Amino acid sequence: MMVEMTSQDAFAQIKRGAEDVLIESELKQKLALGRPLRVKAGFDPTAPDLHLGHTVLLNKMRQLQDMGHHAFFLIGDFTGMIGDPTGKNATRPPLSREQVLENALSYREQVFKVLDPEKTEVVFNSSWMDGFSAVDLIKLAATHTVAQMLERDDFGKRYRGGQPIAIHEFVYPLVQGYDSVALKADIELGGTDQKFNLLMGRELQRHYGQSPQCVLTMPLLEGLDGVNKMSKSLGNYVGITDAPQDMFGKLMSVSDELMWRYIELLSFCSLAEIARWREEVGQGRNPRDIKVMLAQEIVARFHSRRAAEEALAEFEARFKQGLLPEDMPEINIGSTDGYVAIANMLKQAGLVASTSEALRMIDQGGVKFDGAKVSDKTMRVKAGSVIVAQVGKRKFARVSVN
RNA sequence: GGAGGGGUUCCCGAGCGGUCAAAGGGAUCAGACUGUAAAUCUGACGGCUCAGCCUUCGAAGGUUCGAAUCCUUCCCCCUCCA
Repeated sequence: MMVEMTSQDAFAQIKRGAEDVLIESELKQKLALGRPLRVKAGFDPTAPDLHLGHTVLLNKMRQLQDMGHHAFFLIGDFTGMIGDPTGKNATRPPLSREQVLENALSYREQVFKVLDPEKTEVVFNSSWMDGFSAVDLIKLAATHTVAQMLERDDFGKRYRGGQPIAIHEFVYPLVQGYDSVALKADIELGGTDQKFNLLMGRELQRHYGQSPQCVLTMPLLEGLDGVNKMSKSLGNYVGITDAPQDMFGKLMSVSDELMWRYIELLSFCSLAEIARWREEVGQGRNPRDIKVMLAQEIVARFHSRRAAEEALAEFEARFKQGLLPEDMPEINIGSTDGYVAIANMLKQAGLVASTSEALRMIDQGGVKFDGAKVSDKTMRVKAGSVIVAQVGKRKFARVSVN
């Protein structure tokens, strides 16, 4: 009875935030086995700079580890050389061996901020795929038909749209699926966009006489804009190596609405707690307070408790009380005939992108010297002065004119 | 191989030969307000030695007093047919 209760519990926790759990009944059975399950998640070795979006999946993995399960952090170095076409409407140039290995290294450095190293096995699929013979590959390929491949949304679209699909692209899902066979995976985690590939693992395991893995898909986290998925190229991300201040600030800039989504997918607090907060906010509690908690939790996770407190203190000082930041860049700039024009100084100090922008900022009342607003665009700064220059609320520099 | 439609400032997207540094939206930034770098409102949004000047509208030429708008060649995308 006791065992039954805990595995029920475990199931509810596992389901949290997940988009899909396939197949629920099988997962329950696996959980009831009472042994550590083999949890697999594959990572494409192209993007070594992890952001919070990636951690949604890692969090789930960590959760499973905390329940006593064993994680396989699979770096798809072999598949990386194929180039996963998922989500792309074109073939992708394959990575070189060197690039793949280099990226894999930086992965290792980052993921253990979330994962438990004791219960994580980092594996490379080249370690079994390199030994695959042509015959093996043909046998693998023979397990599926072209029609089955075309079921995958992006393949289907490209096929119907007359876009080329290279033969080797069909190999990608097959190999990814075979990885599950090689690892004897019980559960595989992936983004929603990976569903087809994850299900392929089930098919192949069955084909190779194993009990098929369960599939857990996690949603793609929206970026700071709340619209697009979080991605580095869109610049709407919070990197896990971001400085505490930035991390905190970025999280505070999330809209009150999006905040709940972040809490669900990024915070480790309990579902009951979240429900209580929602209620409190509904009754008039300032959502800011909740957001602060989230921001602190995240900063503490990737830096330290202390860093989180400092980030909060600094944030409040800066934005609530309008104080100057603790430390700011020190910049030395040169002058001509003993003076620098103000716009030029701001540009050289890196506070604005161009002198035109500097003049605009002055027009708009966004420039302060030592805390006092500057409105004279023709102002010149004498050599030898040291000024704390501020543009907007977030850009500061201590500028010395030589 | 044939027919047609395009390439405009970060993105999308308008743009009568002059009044276009180029509508509108998005993103971004600033200001106000606030509960925060939320929301909302206002404004800015090529560069510079900044009331003036310089460089932009796929590339290079040409016509014109004057071109993002017309002509020529080239490069690149897309759609339909074979």
